[in-house]
Amino acid sequence: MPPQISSTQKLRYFNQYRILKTLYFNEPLSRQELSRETNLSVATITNLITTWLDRGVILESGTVQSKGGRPRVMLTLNRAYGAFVGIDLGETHIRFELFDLKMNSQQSIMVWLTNGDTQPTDVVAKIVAGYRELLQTAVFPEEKVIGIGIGVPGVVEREGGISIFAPNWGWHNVSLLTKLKEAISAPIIIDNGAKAMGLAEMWFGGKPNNEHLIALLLGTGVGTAIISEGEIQRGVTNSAGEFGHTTLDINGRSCRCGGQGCIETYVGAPGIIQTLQTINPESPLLHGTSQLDIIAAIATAAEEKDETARIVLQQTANYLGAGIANLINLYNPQTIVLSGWLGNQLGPFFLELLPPLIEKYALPQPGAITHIKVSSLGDNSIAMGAASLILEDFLHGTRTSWRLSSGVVSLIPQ
Amino acid sequence: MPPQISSTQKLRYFNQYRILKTLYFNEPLSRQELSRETNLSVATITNLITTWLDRGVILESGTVQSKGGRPRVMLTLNRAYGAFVGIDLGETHIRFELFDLKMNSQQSIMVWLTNGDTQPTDVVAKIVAGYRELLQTAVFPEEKVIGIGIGVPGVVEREGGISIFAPNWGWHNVSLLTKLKEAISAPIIIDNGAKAMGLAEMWFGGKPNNEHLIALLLGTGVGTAIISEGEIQRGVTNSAGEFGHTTLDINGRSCRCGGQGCIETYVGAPGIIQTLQTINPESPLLHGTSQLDIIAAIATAAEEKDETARIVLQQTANYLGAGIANLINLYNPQTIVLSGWLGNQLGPFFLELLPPLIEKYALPQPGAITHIKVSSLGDNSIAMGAASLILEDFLHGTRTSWRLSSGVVSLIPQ
DNA sequence: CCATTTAATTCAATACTTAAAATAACAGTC
DNA sequence: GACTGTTATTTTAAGTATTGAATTAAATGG
Repeated sequence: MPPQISSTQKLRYFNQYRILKTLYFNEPLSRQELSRETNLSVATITNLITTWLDRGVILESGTVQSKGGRPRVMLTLNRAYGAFVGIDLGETHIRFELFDLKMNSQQSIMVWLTNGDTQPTDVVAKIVAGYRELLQTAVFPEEKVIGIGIGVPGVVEREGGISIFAPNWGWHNVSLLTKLKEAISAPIIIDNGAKAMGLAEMWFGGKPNNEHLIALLLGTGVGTAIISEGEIQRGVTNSAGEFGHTTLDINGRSCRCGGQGCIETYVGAPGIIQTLQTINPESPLLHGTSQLDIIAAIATAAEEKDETARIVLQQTANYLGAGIANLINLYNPQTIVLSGWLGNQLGPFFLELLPPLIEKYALPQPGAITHIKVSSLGDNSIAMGAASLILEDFLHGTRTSWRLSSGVVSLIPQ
Repeated sequence: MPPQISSTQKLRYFNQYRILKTLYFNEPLSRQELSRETNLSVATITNLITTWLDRGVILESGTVQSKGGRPRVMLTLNRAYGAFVGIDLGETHIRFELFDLKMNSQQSIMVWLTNGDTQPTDVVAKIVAGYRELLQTAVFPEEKVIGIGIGVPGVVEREGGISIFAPNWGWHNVSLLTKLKEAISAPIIIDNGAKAMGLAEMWFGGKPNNEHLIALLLGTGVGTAIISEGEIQRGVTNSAGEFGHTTLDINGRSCRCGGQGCIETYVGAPGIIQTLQTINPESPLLHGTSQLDIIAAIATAAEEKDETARIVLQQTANYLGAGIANLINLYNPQTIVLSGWLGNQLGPFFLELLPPLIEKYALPQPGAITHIKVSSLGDNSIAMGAASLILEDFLHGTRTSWRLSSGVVSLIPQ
């Protein structure tokens, strides 16, 4: 008789993954504790985890002392079972990161992109080469790579052709996934970098499973991940969350997206620099050659109570505060995380300046409960997020996720 | 042996309700068709629907002619099985509506509130009296009322005390539900009126199960329901979706919420009237005594190509367009519905003016796919939405929904 | 060593879905 | 009007799930 593919089987499958996910974020747990957490009977736990034990995904890691009675056997994840690769594809760099099963970084490589080598073929070649190099020095052999997640600075669409608009590159309808699959056999998931980072923030950014979270990726642009009830908000065509291009001042600065007064034009690095120029065109803070230099100079000056820097930050915080208040009013989140190279540097100053602004612009009730903080994940948060795209599938048993069958990449301003 | 309450039972329960919901939105269907829609076997369909047939929730409504072969028996909902009551509690009126199982209005009552009788006790008394009156004239006896949904102009919180801020009333920490339960035995669900209306728009506003939808309730304030993947977005404390108080012009008009340049100050009725006053303080359009009069006058004048009215609408549409663009960029929805007394009147004009503004302010890709329309549900959309809160529980088998155990009402500006 | 206690496994009972077989209900044809 | 072909529905039996209860395992403490 042919095997029955039915819903009671799906129930078992689903319960197996529920156990895995519970253990992942709460290990170590005994069978009894797992039973309590999942509301499944101990008998079922024993039954279902044999799969994971047999495959070596989880381990029995010793017993715990008891005062009378058989000691509990603690179950933990086998962090050596497999690895996740996270790739942060930025406009100026590619960062490769290899993580163990518990998302501890094992190996890291940074590659810089120059203006000359940003054709799709070049980038694909660099990704493949970087991936190979990453594995060469790593403790994990390639067959242990569960999957590769790639975070890109744009919108990844489910189906075909997309118009592209990137500051530096000029890609059009490029299916990164197809090209990469020719060279790499491991499963690949491509998604927006900010969305990926949001996953990392939810799972590894502090209190785990913070299910109403908004992560802001502040840099040249303003990327955003909005997580509601534990799910990244994608909308109909996976382009939801473009907070950077929401209008804050309808009569304000014009934006590269065609709109006016987008939050990006005030809070993105070029916007902040423009604010500085308006306040004092002669400011020595402007001497730096790159955005990074100038922002760093502002941060240093602010540390030393420089008046100009203070005003710049105050004015920027005003826009950021109003923008965050909009998010609070719309999403009523638990937590808002500031991240990205700019967010990491200026975040501490913003945290001081924001409270009165939130109080002014946000409604009292949701405003009072929202907690704003700076990311604790550091510079590899996007790579970790990209790897988390794979982890997500790994913990849900959804290798058939639509993102796997997609891979057409579009870069729009962010 | 005591009955086992386990997950395979839940599976059956869940499948029963999945069948019910599928039938609700796709009736009439035969058992075979239901099998195809739900991916359950025909045997299971036969098995599971006996519950609904026995209880009289669904009916076998005759066979369909076949060309050779046993004819299909079509299954339909028994619209006389029970009734839903929807109550639209506004600041100036209470609207009671009795619906059959398929949400066809059977009976309707309108009660006006004067300034003198807006104490909690008064309002509760009016609700109870109105409910009784509604039933007296109705074809459904009270025991057939499945539940009562109430839409209120504010935030309904899960737990206790809430500060209140209402233009007309001055309630504080009023548990409407507790008071109503003393007089009414049917289950009651209370929620924000705009959120409730969003449910009605999703299910009855056109293409059924439009799962990425935003409904704007335009009136004195701007209420909003945001539906993503078929679920109303609530956030952590059920206050998500306060679009009316998001900033559009950070240097703009000050708002009763304490913010500046909230979209409500331009698109709400008082905001539009203010715009008219700014353009022409002497305008005869301002002669009306109430908001409703003036807005109606603007609509009539615009119909007759009046220049002042045209400018007012153009300026208002500019703010509305930027606001809607923000929603598009953030939520990437399929559909945006304009509703509410003001939305119904001025909506047709906005529809003409909006496209170029969306193109200007929204990102191209999500902007192009979003469909904007005026509600087709008319004046009882909030009452229908309130009733839909009960329908939601009815179709999901979730009588234990948190909203049932709640009922503390807070009125914040909207 | 034994009583006690707690953890984990085994077992038997119960429940659910479903493929296949049986039955039902038609249209059309000889 | 019986028979055939066809499609719909129900019945049956098989396969698989979860779980309470019973059993076994592994400790502590006197």
